Amino acid sequence: MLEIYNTLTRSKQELIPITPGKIGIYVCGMTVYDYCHLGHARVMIAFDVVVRHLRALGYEVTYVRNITDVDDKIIARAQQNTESIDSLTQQFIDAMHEDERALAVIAPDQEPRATQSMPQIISMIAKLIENNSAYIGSNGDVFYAVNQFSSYGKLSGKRIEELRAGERIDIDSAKRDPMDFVLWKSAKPDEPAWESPWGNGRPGWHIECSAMSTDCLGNHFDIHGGGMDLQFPHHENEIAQSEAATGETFVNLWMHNGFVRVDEEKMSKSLDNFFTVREVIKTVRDPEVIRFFIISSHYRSPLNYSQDNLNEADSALTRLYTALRGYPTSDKAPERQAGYTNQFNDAMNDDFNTPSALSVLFEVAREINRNQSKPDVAATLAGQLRQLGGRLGILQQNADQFLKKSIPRQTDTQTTSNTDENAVASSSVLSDDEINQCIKQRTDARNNKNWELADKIRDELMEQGIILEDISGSTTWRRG
RNA sequence: GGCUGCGUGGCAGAGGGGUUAUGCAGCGGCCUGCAAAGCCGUGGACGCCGGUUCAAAUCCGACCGCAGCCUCCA
Repeated sequence: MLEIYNTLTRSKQELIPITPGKIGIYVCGMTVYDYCHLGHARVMIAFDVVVRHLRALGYEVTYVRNITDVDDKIIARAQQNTESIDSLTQQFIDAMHEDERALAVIAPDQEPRATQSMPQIISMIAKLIENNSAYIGSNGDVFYAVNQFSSYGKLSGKRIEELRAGERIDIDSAKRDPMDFVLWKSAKPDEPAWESPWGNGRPGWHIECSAMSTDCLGNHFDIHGGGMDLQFPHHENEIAQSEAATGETFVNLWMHNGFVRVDEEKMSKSLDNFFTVREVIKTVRDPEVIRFFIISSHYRSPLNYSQDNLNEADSALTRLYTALRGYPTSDKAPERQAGYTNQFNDAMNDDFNTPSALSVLFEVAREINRNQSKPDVAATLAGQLRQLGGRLGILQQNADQFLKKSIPRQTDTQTTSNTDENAVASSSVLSDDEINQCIKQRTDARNNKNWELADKIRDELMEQGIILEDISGSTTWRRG
């Protein structure tokens, strides 16, 4: 039985599909005016893990993740770059897809874009105006009337009066109530605009998600997710809009992932403490290290980004790949040890407890290592380890190739924003051929019991980050 | 100020009323020419103060500390 923490009820609850056997899930995706940072990577990976597990349980999943491709920041950035909005957003959509592939994130089934969803958005706004949930303000913008929605605040635990009392809310005279939020913004000169019954303009941020999610998944669907910071006001407003427009319950389960932090602070654009996926990829031997790092903590916990923690992830992954080394990559071995799979499932069924699931992988790895003398048993276990790893999107590479990949020279990404020169400077690396030459010389020396020379060669390789291992009569190497 | 959530061993990170998390690092041993890898064994923990209980790191309350939201943000 799969239990998921529901922000709406602040408790774990069983997932009961609206349509038996099927799950519709919508995740708030990126606003594409810049490269994805680690926080975005966390959303992508967290929900990738969710979808993988739902599918492993046999659900037919429809996974929708939107792209916000028009908003104030996009417009500002395009003007600043003197390029069109389309070329700006296309560039960063492509970059996002690259990052996604690098992190082994399976693409969503649908990726609706705001600019391509105008009819749905306009029709939802029209419905809201029709039933008095929205009105046209004195400046021509269309606003949602929060006081018309009695359960406003049910997701975030906020009450309207308290919010009104807050000092931080700007008084916008066009609104009837400071809490009201914009559904349709009239276009200023030089701004992109779409025709609507309320004049040329563009949608507010919240309405696009209501329109796209219900368009793709129906008025009432199973799971809606996103980062914690979207809880209020974004998701609260989505509920208000959607339920007022359709008269139906919007979403059964709300999932929110925790932040990536830097020095115990939220990673964010405004604090300028963010690291892009592509720059962090340059600091690790393989992007899989980043993926492992992200799933090594629970999706709702804070995750502190540092090079040390990334290195730890590398060590842990190295242990798993070391256990897999020498066993075939594609192994459809039968699962002899149902116990491990059960443990793994139990962990994942408990609100996607990936750290606990990973601990099962380490148990399997130990069992493989224990059974080195029984190749059949070990190979079967290796197949199982690969299979379970696959359910988390890890351990699908050739183990030996992974272990031979070079680890970039450690740079302090905490204080210096990594430029290309910094990160790539590592690589005066020896070629495989050169390494094998050295190993051959060392083997000769060892055969002559010339330990001094043999150790000298090994030490020199070590200085280059090459670690030798003498395993059952032959010598292999890896980078560490 | 209001509302969330969190404080676990040297570090990372699960768990969660009585019984080993796991990984890295440490210590002892086995293996090895010596190493590395691996295996076996091992030390070390639940912010503080009260309460409930036969029993609390785990439940309840106060306190302290941290993060987040209340403004665009994954």
